[in-house]
Amino acid sequence: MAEQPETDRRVRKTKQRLNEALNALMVEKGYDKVTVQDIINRADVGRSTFYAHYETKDNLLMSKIEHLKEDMHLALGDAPALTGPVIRCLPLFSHLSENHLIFKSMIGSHGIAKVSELVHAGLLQHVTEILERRSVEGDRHEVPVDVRAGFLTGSLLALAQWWLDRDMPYSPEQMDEMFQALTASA
Amino acid sequence: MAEQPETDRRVRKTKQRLNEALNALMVEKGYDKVTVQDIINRADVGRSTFYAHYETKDNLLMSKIEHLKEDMHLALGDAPALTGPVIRCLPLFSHLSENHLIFKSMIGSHGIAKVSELVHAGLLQHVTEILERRSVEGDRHEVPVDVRAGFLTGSLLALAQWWLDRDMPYSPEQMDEMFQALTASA
DNA sequence: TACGTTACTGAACACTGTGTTCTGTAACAG
DNA sequence: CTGTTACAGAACACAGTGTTCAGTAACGTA
Repeated sequence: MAEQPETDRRVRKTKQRLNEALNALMVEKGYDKVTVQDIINRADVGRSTFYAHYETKDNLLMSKIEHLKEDMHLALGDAPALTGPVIRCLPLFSHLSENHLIFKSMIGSHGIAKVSELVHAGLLQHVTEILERRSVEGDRHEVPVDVRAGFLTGSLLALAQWWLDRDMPYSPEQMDEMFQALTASA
Repeated sequence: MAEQPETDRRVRKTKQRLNEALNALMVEKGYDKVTVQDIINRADVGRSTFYAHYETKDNLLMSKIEHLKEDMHLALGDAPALTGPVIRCLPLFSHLSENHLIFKSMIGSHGIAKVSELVHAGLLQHVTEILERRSVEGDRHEVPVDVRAGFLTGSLLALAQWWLDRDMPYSPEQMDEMFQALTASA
């Protein structure tokens, strides 16, 4: 949201146009099939201008979703809960629902690999923290913390993708409830 | 395993060399970074010869793992069990362990997308069958079958990838046990 | 408003990789 | 032995990437 001032108006305009162009093209034909040429045509921006701002197409995508991690931290809450569900995933499902066109355009693409790595890593760290804290508080479990963390993180994201692939046949609230029920023994 | 006769000896040799070359290159530099040029150089095969047999690089990969689904069905057992664990995942973890070099070379690549779609779809169908059969047999569960199937399939594959990414820190037997424990409420 | 600075355009260029086509040659099955 | 088929190798058109550079326009500041 809050970009740095970016003194020059021209720079702001150019970056905005490139972002909007990528956005539209992603939804139209999927991230993978969008070329740099497409982007600069759509944005009506010179080739050299693109490369003056971004090294690659992936780079542009990254800058677009840079603040995703911050959003996520805010959504998950910075103070890991000691009781109740390990992950409050309602915010995740809601966010996916709101931006589902963009996220669907990344599915199966090379781009999502980087994005979901980012999300995955952040989520994994969060879950691990909670589980470790609970573990020292006396919460015994037959399965080691690292496996549980990997499992919870992975299955949440897998379920999220399942949900998106099928065009969200349940509400975010339902998905949240069901995820909690399914992972009750984890 | 059992290819069709393939009358001409030259054809067999060429295909075999291409397969071996892809195999070696995948392990060396990862599927994504392997080019058709690399493959034909390594295989010492003419460019036109490659395209006489395969349309693309992905095509060659697909033909290589065509029999994966059959293997999987055999491993999972054709008769879905009515009691006990929904998925016997020991065969999966064992198979991954045996071929981990190949599988690791596909991680994060575009190639794996197709491969894991294949595996995912097959596994999902298998799990759905079992759950549906158990459901009519009176096995009540608060979460709908489609969500449970998506969850189980997705989390198994997610856990498998977690395990491969970390160079298999537990034995296949341990992974199997832990997966059963974690999904006890699903 | 005038100034020096900075960003943008547009075209040219080298480069990598893909996929096709063709001719002559060698290996093949029967 | 003979007709058929696969192969090598080179040439080609094509698409996309990323760089460079000279000329031009917009910018922030004083």
